[in-house]
Amino acid sequence: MLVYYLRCMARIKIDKNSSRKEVIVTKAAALFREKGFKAASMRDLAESVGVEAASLYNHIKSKTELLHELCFGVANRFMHKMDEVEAQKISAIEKVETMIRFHIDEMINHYEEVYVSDREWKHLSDPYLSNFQNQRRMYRKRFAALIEAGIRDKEIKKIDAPTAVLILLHAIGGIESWHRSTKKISAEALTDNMITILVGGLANK
Amino acid sequence: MLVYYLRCMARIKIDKNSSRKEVIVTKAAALFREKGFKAASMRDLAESVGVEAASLYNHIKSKTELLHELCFGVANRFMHKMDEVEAQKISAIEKVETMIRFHIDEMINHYEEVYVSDREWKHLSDPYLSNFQNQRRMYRKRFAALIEAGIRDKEIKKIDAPTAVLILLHAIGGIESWHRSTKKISAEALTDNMITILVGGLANK
DNA sequence: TTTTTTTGCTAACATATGTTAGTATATTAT
DNA sequence: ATAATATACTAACATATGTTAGCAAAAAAA
Repeated sequence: MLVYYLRCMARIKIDKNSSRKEVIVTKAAALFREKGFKAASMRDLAESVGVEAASLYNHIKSKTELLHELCFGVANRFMHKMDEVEAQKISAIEKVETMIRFHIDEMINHYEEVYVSDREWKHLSDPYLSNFQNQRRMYRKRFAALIEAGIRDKEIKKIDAPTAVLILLHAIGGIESWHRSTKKISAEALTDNMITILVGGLANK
Repeated sequence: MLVYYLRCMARIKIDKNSSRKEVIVTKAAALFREKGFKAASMRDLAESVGVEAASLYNHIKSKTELLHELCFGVANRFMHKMDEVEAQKISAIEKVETMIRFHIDEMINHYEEVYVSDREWKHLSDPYLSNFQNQRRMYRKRFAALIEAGIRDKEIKKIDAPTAVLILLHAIGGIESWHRSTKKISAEALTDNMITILVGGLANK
């Protein structure tokens, strides 16, 4: 039997365990990271997925929905880790270090999503926007509480905890550049360096 | 004499020492910071300036030119400070601390411009884009050299200098949130806290 | 095979946006 | 006062963009 394929439709390739929607969300993360949410067009995204722009709407509701998925996916992971760490029976400074390591790990292994969630959440629209901002505020409060506990226990220097949280979170967000760097040190070396610098600065001598 | 103003044209208000173009650039900084370069429209900017969109083009060449002005204005200030500090006869760690203090000061007093230069430079177009990226790379190299000198002199812990630079710069960039915070600590307290955390973590004991 | 569902395509719409042309009105210089 | 310059306005254009409608084709279910 001889079959001539005169024309053939593109198709979003999927492997088991990931729906077509998930493929789109992942590609969107990379694109939003590269160009920014506003500058990345649905036509760009479609090209990166290998399909026409209109076809995307068989799988997603809107461009903004993509941002929702990314932002809240990341936010939830951090929230759950915080739940877990708070419940652990370890010292305050160990909790802080655990969270820092988690942040670094997330930044290394889920770089695009974390980066987008961090820098592009502004473009969410209400009620998602307020929701996200609240979650973010909550998270920082809980992180600051860990540090304050450490200060009470004299494991951590007497510093302004909210300021420390900002420094920590943004310092880690900076791995962005490491990720694109050509002669990059290993992930372990990077993590150790960061812990040395950040916790070394926090620890009381 | 009785004068009826049936209609009157808006006019960009200027005070001595600042041209109309400078007023526009300043307003653009605030707007780009708030909404991002791509999301901020020329009509938004016009409204914020108090004039119609087309009128802006009597003073500026294009939207991108506004970004040029902001990005290179900031970049030049940092470069000049680096020149100055490198030439000073003080210890390496003192140079690092001086630069950190300068960064914090810039972030506090020229918040909008610095923030925009930091986050929106992606939207520059060549040849400005490459130019800016080169300047940025250069700056980081010089900053890392300060830290490496400190390591050689045993004033600073043995850490990966480029990583340390990333951490420092991004940690300071995080004051963004402090700036919008309601119950903010004073600028001096903030600076001291940051130095304590950052340099305390760098200093060898 | 036949039917149903999923997925993709083309075409188009509505809107937003950067920018220019041409003109009117202030301001400054003569 | 008159001329010249600077500045603003209205109108419009060209393009980019998110999204929908309607139909074709592929895959899955019957």
